[in-house]
Amino acid sequence: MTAIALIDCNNYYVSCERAFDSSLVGVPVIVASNNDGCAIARSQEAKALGVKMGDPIHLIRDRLDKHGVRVLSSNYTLYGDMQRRVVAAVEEFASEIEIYSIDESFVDLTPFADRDLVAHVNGMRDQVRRWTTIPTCVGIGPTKTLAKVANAAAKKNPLFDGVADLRDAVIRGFVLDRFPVCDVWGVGRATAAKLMTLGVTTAGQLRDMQMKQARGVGTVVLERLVAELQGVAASAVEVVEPQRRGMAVTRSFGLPIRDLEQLMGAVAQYAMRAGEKLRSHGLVAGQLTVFFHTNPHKRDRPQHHASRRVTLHPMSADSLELLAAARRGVEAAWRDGFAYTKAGIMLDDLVAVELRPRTLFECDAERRVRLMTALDEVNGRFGRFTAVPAAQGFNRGWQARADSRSPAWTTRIDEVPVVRA
DNA sequence: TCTGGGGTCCTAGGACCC
DNA sequence: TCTGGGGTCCTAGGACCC
Repeated sequence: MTAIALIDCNNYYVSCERAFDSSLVGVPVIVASNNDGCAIARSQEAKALGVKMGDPIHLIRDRLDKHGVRVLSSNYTLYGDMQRRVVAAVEEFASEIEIYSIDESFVDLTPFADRDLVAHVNGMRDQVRRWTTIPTCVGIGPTKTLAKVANAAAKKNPLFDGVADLRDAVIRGFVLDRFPVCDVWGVGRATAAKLMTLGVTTAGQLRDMQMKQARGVGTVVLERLVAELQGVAASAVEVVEPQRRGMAVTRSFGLPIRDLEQLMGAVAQYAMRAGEKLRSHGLVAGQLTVFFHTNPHKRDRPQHHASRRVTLHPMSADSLELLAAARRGVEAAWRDGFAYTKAGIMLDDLVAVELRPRTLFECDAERRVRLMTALDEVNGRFGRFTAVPAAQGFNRGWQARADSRSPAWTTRIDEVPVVRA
């Protein structure tokens, strides 16, 4: 019988922060999104205080202060490096791993299905704990969707003690009948509302829906989901990472921008970062979209959403070419008199650099590749933004805020924690 | 009054995920 | 004053073809 496990780190970003700062243990902690805008990770204590995922921090400031909630800026360098360590620990217990997100992996345990799987995954959880200090929960089921349900049950219901195994049909039925349909993986707001009008409120009811009806309510996506809830796999554990389709670098500004040159500065920085990201994946892009817009939350203020798409030919991963394309887009779309709060670069039509179509006019290409390599080496060694184009400007008031970011504990030699005897 | 029957490709937008 | 960033997949509809 197929056995798929989903291992998920508890309160992941907070757990990463706690690994290096014991003063965060046992107190309410939240990690803020970029620009210190929203709460995107909460400790159990913070959840108990009613802090919701995505709550704007400035709207709950009073409550945070009253209860002494620690608010940290996000530190993705740390979370990314910790993920690598978590995956390494999991790998000792299974070869087939699909890294689903920064804090979740699917693991195919079918080859071990004759063993006591609960004991097996508890060994895995212990290993992750020992190597990283991070607590996890595991759900086991015959399909990925059921493993997801199992994982949520393991987290919510203390009865499971961190591991829920839904391979047994009776236990599975018991859990599904009590599981809100809106919490099922793949059921969002819109679908949940439609299901509600049909009287479908639990995962058990969704499982029992007619396929035809499921397709009508949703699309093939919902149809597959029903099959998965019935125990029929519609999606396999994907060990190899699929070819990326798009890539983006977008940021909200620390302060609104009203001036074209300032916007160019921000866009220049994002274009440079986008190029770096492309090269690190060995890709080139065929399309670049640049956008910028005003604050959509302030409906009483004048709004402007601007976006321009530029074709890149030849296809490119050259930051300076991306920058030039982005500048053209911004110039074409710029309108005076607005307070812009966010901008971004999106890249599409991605192709591995060795598979890109050649053109007749690449005489300079070798030198440009060497220039980009040198740029990446300098910025890799001496820190991001060591070498930047003048277009990024010197007055960068728009740079996002991050008032309380933890050190790069594990990735910068001058920031590793020091233990004193 | 009558006005074919297929295809393909592309894009925009919706819905969803963490 | 202060509201994240980065992805995927699917469908409908238009443009175009024979």
